[in-house]
Amino acid sequence: MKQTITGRRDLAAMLVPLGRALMDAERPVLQAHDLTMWAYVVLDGLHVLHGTDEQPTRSQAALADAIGGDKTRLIPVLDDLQQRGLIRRERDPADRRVHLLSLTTSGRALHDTVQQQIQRNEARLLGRLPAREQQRFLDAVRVLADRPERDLDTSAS
Amino acid sequence: MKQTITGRRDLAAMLVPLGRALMDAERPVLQAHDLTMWAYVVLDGLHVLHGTDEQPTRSQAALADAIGGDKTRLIPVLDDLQQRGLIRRERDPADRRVHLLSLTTSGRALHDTVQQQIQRNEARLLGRLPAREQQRFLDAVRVLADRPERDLDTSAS
DNA sequence: TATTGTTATACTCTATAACTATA
DNA sequence: TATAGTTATAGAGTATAACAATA
Repeated sequence: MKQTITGRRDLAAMLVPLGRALMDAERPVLQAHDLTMWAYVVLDGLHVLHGTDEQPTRSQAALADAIGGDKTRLIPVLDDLQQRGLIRRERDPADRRVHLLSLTTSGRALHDTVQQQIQRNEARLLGRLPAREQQRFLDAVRVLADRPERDLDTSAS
Repeated sequence: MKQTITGRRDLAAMLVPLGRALMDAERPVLQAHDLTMWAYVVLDGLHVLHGTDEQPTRSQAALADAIGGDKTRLIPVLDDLQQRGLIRRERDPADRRVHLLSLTTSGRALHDTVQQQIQRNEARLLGRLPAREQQRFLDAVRVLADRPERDLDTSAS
């Protein structure tokens, strides 16, 4: 008798390749605007962090942590973005060790343009789901993607 | 006036870190069974490919393609798994160039054990969603993860 | 001549450690 | 002494190219 797959597939085994495909789809879009993946992640990170309030992001380390990157890897990225006038990076007068980071007007504009194209591609993929399922799916992803380590940490089990 | 986030976040920006967190959660489980990530991906790949029929997988290249890996990177992994008696790797009599791959009994047993632990962790994360949303979410992921390139390919847009 | 599997090599990305300047 | 930022170095992971065996 042939064996049937009884259980579900691993969530990781489905999500990781899906994420990789999404990144592959982003690459040509970013390249068209001379942005590396990390450069866009920085722009988007600042966009998200600025979305709720107007205060600049305190410290590069905080940004690195927020976007899941490494503070040392970030530096050449920030150098490039600053030189191109896409971000502001100025010393905090209150603590001259830290750099305050924020998007410039053109930085925000570039981000929005790129994001529109990216999300247009993503929308095509999401089109596989019935319209009302799409929003439900996005909501679920938002819930699961919010600090997943909190529920995945195995050190306590 | 404060700016509010109008649109949604990028799907990639949520799924990629989520996938990374899922992999991080797998690592200690795999390590406890002396498996690398790619070793488990191979075991799982063979499990999935064997799930529907009993025929061994034809060629390592086909497996590499199925699991999204590189055929050259796979070889030391297959060497190890074969040496530990977890997979069978025999030349096809019909075409002595290709290797037929299949799980041994102990290979399948190890896979199932590891997968149970992995999915138990994943279930804890999925527990954030109401019970009936969980299945819906998994169904959506399955739909989206199936050859996503088909809808994400930007070369035609 | 083309294809499978293999090996060797080069490259990219990532992580670690050491240094400076401010506190 | 501790922290933010920076730089340099080492390591892991990945991709590319060349080779032997078989078709």
